[in-house]
Amino acid sequence: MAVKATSFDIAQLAGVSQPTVSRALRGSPTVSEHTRLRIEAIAKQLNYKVDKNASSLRLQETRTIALLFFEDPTPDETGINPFFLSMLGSITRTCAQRGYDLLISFQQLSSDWHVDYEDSRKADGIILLGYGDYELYREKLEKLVEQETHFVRWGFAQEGQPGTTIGCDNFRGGLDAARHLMQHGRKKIAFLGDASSHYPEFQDRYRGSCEAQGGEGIIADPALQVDALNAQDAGYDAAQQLIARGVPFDAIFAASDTIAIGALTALREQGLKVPEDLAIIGFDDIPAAGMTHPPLTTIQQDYKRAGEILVDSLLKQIRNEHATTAVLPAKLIVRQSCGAH
Amino acid sequence: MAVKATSFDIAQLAGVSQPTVSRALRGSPTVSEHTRLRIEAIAKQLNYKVDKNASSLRLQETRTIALLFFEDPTPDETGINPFFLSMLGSITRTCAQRGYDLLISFQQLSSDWHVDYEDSRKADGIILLGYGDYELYREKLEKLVEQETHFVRWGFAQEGQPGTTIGCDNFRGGLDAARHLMQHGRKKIAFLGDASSHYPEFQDRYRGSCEAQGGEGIIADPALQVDALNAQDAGYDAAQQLIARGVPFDAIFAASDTIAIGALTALREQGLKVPEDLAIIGFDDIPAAGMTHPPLTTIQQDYKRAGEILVDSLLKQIRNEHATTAVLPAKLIVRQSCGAH
DNA sequence: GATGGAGTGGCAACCGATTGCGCTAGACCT
DNA sequence: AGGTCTAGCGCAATCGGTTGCCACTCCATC
Repeated sequence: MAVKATSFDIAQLAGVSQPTVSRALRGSPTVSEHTRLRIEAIAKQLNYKVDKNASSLRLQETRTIALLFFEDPTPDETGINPFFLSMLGSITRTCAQRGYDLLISFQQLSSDWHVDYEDSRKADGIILLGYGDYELYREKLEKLVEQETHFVRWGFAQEGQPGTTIGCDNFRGGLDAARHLMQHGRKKIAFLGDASSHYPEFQDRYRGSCEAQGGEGIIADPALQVDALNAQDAGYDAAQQLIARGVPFDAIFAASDTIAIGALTALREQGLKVPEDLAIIGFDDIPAAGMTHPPLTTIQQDYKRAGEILVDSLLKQIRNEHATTAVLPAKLIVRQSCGAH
Repeated sequence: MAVKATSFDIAQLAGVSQPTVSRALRGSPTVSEHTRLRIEAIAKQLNYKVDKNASSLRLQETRTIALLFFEDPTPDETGINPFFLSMLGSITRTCAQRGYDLLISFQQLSSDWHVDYEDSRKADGIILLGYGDYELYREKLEKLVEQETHFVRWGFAQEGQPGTTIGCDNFRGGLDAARHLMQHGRKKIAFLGDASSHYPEFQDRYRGSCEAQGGEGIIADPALQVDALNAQDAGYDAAQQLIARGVPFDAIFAASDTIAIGALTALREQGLKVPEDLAIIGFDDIPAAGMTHPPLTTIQQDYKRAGEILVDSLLKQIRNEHATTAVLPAKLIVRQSCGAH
C-alpha cells in the first residue's frame, strides 16, 4: 500500500463520482447524509487524506503560516536567543489550535525572503521575529505592504512603520527596572547593552531607565553605558569594561537576561557580591533567569500572550480584517539579584 | 500588483510558450541560452516565484520536512525541553542548507499524526522528536513503516524497533558520569530520574551508572533512586525526597540538566554545599548548565551534529538510499558541580 | 397526466507547473 | 536538389481536489 488513496479511489468504491466525494468530505449540504456517511467510512478505511497541494492550488489558500527568524547579528553558532525560542513554542501551539500549519525558517537579512513565501504560495502570511534595526529592512517591509502580503512583525513599533507590529513596552520596562532599583537605594545605574539603533528595543529600554533617573534627554551618563550585543560573552566583556573604567556605580540594568548572566559571571570573578555590592536587573525573563545565583530580577515579556497575539493578528489580516499594532505590558519580576529582599 | 505573476504572464511577455518558461527556469538544456536569459530577466522583473503547490502537485514531491514534537508527559505549559529546542535550531539550519522547508508541529501521542503528513503530501518525510516510551506508539511507527512513509526518530534505539532511530549513547554517558564521580572519591551515587520504561533514555543512563558502580543487574540500590519527570520542580521534589530518606550518599547523577538544576535549588535550601558536601552531574548540557551556581558538570549531547544527522538520514531515505540507525557519543563536560578541580 | 420544485449528484473547467512526444527550420552531407 | 540530423520549442496530458452549472429523479400539486 505504497500508493496513496485519492478521491477517485473512494468514488469508485462508493459508486459515486469523484466530485461527490470532495463535496461529501467538505460537508456540502448537497450530498445526502446517507451518501456522506458511506464515503466517510470508506475514506477512513483507506486512510485517505486530502492532498494539501491540490487543495491549496485550487483554493489559492494554504492554511499555513511562515515564521521567519532573523538571526542575531552575532555570528556565533551557539544558539538562538532563548526568549525567541520560548516565543516560538507559543506560536507553534497557537497555530495548531487555529488549524494552521507552521513553516519555519532562519533567514539572513540580506536574502530575498520578502518574496519567497507568499509569492510562492507556501504560506498565507508571515510572522517576522528577531531583533535588528528595522531601517535595514524597511525597504523590504514596504515591498511586502506593496505586494499586499500579510505579515506581522515582533519588535519595536515606530511611527509610520510599514505593516503591523506587535511589541512589548520596552520603555516602560526600562523605567520600571530603574525605578525599582532607585526605590531600593541605588543611585548610579549602569546600562549594559547596545544603545545604538542596532537594537531599537535596547535603545528604548535604555531611554526608560534614563527617564527614571531624571534625565530627560536620551543620554544620561555615557560613562555608565557599555555596548553589548545580545550574548553572554558580550555581557561578560561589557561588565569587565565597565569596572575597568573606574567610574562608581551601584547597580546594573542589563538590556537582556543573556547579557545580565554574562555580567554576573564577570562580577563574581572580580569578587563583587550581588546584590550586596551591586544590584542587577535583566530583561526578558528567560527560563535560565530563575536559575542563576543569585536568581535574576528581571522584566518579563509575556511570550505566551505575545505568540497568541502575533498569530491572531496575522489571521485577522488573512481574513481581510483590520489588525492593529499593539504594545504589550512588561512586568517586573523580583527575585534576588536586585537586593529587594 | 496584488495579483501574482504566473509562468503564463512571463511566456506572453517573452513571446514563447508557457512550458518553455518552465523549462528555462529549471535550466533544461533544450532551451537556448538566449531564450533562457530573456525569460530569467522577465521573471526577476515580475518577482516571479514558482508556485509551490502546483509544482509539488505535479512532481509529487514537496521538498519539505515535517518535524513532529511530542510534548513531554508533564502537563505543564512552562515550556519545551531546552535540549529539544537546541536541537530544533540545528534541524532548522540543516534543512535550510539542504534546500528543504521545515514544517513544525506539536503533537499529542494520541492524535493520528501518523497519517497526517506524508499522506496529505505536506512533507516528504518526518522527524520525530520527544521523549517517551516508544511502546506507546509502536503501532503507529509500524504503520508508518507499512505505509512506506519516510521518517527518523530521535531517541532510544532498541532492537527490532521499526524505522530508523538516531540517538545518543545514553548508557555510555551514564557510565562515564558515574566513573568520573568515583574517580574523584565518591562512593554512593544517587540517581534522580524516572527509571521506568517511561523514559527509556533515562533508564539507560541509570543502567550505565549502575554498571560503573559494579552492579551488573539493572537495580543497584533502590533506596538511592528517586523517580522524577523531566522538569525542574520534579528535580526539586526528588532531591528533597532523597534527603528525607536518610540513606547516606555523596553524589547525585541526575537524568537531565533540568532535573539537576531543580535539585541544586533543593540542596541549597537544605544548606548542603555543592560540590563540597555533595557532587552532582547532569545530562544534556543545555545552555543553562553553564550558568548555574556552581556551574554544572554534565554529559553533553551534541545537538548540532544530531540535528544534521537526523536531517541527512531522512533525506537519504527520501532518495531511497539506505539509512542506518546510529548512536552518537556522549561527552563529559567537567565544570564545578562534580568537585573535580 | 402535465407541471413544478426540491433533493442529488454528474460534467467539465480550473488552479499552475511539469514533461513526453512531436513538429519545424536550418545545418550539413552526398 | 534531396535527404538526414539536431537544436529549439510548442502541444496536450497530467498531478488531485474544488465548484458553477446542468441533468435527472421523485413526489406533490393542479
